[in-house]
Amino acid sequence: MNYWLMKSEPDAFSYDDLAAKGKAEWDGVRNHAAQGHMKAMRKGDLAIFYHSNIGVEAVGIMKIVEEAAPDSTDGTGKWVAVHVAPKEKFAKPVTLKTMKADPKLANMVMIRQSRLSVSPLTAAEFKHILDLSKG
DNA sequence: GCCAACGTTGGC
DNA sequence: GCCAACGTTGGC
Repeated sequence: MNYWLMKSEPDAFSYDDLAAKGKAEWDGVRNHAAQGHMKAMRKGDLAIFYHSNIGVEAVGIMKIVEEAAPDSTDGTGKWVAVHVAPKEKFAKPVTLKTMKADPKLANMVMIRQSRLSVSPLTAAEFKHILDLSKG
């Protein structure tokens, strides 16, 4: 089981949008490093949903329900997307500020490389963010 | 193949 | 709205 962090701007697609839909294609990723991470995802992996630009915080957990397949929004056939489903909305979102200030999260790929939209998390990082979301 | 210019992302 | 980081493009 692997753990991931995926970013979206909530005015384009938020955790609540995903919760309303039940299942969605995580499309539009046009960065090779992020694509590589999506290709490494396996069914049942868990990912933290992070709101960029607005909120700037981790808001919930989702589950990978379909592995990488051609991105339906891409005409070239070069890019892939995974399908995700909502798992759990955080009682208390975990802000970027909190994550940056936490020494246990200092090595998070997302913090070190802020522009990467899909990044891996260690099991320890994932669990720690979960703990923080409980207040 | 190098590197400068430019565009985009994302935090503040 | 600004700016830093970084990916991409294009001239050489």
